[in-house]
Amino acid sequence: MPIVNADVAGVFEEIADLLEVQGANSFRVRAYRNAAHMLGELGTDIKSMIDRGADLDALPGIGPDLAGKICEVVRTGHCALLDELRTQLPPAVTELLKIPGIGAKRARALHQALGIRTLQDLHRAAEEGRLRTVQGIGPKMQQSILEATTIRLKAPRRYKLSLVTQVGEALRLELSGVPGVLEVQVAGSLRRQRETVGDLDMVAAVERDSAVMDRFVSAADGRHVLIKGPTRASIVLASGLQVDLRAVPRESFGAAWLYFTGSKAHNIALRQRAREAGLKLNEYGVFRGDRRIAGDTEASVYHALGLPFIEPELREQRGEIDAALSHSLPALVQRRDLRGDLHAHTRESDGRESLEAMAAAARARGLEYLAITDHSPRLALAHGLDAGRLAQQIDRIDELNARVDGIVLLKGIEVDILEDGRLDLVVGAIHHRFDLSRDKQTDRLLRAMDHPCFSILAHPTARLIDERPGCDFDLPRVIRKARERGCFLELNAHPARLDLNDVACRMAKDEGVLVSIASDAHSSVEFDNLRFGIGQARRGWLESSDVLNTRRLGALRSLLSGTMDKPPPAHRVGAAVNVRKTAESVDPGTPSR
DNA sequence: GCCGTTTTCGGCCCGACTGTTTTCAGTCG
Repeated sequence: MPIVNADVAGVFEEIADLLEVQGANSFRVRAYRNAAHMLGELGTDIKSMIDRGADLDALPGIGPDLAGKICEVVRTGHCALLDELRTQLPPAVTELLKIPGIGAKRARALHQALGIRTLQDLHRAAEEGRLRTVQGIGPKMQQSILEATTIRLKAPRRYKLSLVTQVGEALRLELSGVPGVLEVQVAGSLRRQRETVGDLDMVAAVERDSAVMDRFVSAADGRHVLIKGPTRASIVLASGLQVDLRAVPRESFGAAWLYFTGSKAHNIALRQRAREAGLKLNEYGVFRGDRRIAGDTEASVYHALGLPFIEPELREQRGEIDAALSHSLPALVQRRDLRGDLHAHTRESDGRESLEAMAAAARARGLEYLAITDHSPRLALAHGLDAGRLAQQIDRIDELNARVDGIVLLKGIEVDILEDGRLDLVVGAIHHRFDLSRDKQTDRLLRAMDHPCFSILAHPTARLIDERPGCDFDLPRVIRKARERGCFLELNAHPARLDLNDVACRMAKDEGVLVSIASDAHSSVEFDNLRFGIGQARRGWLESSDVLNTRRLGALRSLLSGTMDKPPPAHRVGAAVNVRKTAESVDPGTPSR
């Protein structure tokens, strides 16, 4: 397996954890964490940078030492420092750091005093009451560790955006009604629309003596209240999701909302900027000396720092502050920019509703067009359509288009990209053999995109968040291929997929490849998932003009037909006779005449 | 370990809460 950026980042994270437990210089630890974060965000493959002799020192936070370690990991798959650290401490102690209340010092104390090496060791020691023998751990701490390890050993560590969105909206509504509460908002990674959320952060603007904290902890059913003070509380819901609430005075709300939205890296950069200007930024405002000069709104904070407002999805320290300074921030795509959806299913394959119901639901959500893309026969599981059934569906779509106003249905199909690159037409997707080697997977996709009918690569990596890793392929090559062929990439808006992810979206944008934000709806309510696709697209800096389905129908048709004009390479013609027959019976470029 | 209109050393974001101390360390965000 070739080493990818995330592998090197993982090595650096583990080094940081182990160094921290050892009690190393905290700024040295931070250097490794910063480097890991930078690698995770980097849109360029680090191995290819090394291969072409690029200067790694030029990367932010990378000096001679870390540049050397990156090369070492990429070349050998190992890092001598990490190997050394692992002999000094059991590697699993890094797991202990994920338990609330346990940081580096306690992890070290637990290891030294009780020989605790793993989460299971910790859980057992807590059950047996042995933790209290460790200096600095009393009965409460022991109990909270017992509860945390119990949850940790069975509950998922991160939650899908859809679940946390629902919880956040419900709590927001609940707390907004409490007397003395002026405003409640969600913050943290949910607001930044990260694809998964570890815990839910909320911020409230309150008058003095508001009962907001009491109402908030009551949401935990009295079971798991981690902390509760006048301005801050943390609870654990039945789902295991931790929710943190901070309450601040009205005049500090913007600064607090900004602060608890993060990301941490963005906050640090803002604080550094404040310091350079002789100011101080904290969650209560921007201060010159003791005088507050901003903080009631987020915009006021940015303004005081000489910056325009930066959208939450951009706050990842991926160049947004430089872009703000040069007035080149993207005008991010919004849900209302979407005019249509280019990937949806009906009862004909594995969807749950009729053509009519899906059309009506799409129209009710303000969409002007909807591509019906049921599965092709290869996906027997999904009762895929053969040529005959597809022809019947096309007739029904024509009939419906003639009869119904307010929405136009486009005729498509979601075809399987076979292992050797054959496909039918329009929306191509991988549904099997996720485990091919990087070279074979890349070749498979490139050949599929050579097919004259190919329009959109659906859920490109085929990942399922927390369930199945994405296919390994050379994404930059696939994106360049899409540009050459005039094809498009999908950002599948299903919260379990969000595929392409944010970094990949930005790569597509940089290469000038349009992205289709599609619901992949299998029932009418799933059109509402488009919001999560929008969130991910905004994290990827996409503007309306970067998105395929913000186009009016006429413009969309020209773009789609553009994929049909290019002659396929000779070796692909006649690849599969049955497939070509299907292709002739559907015209994706002029779907409804 | 990185970085530099304070440039090769001395900084590196800052405040709240808890548990366990008996005045504060550790952790967290």
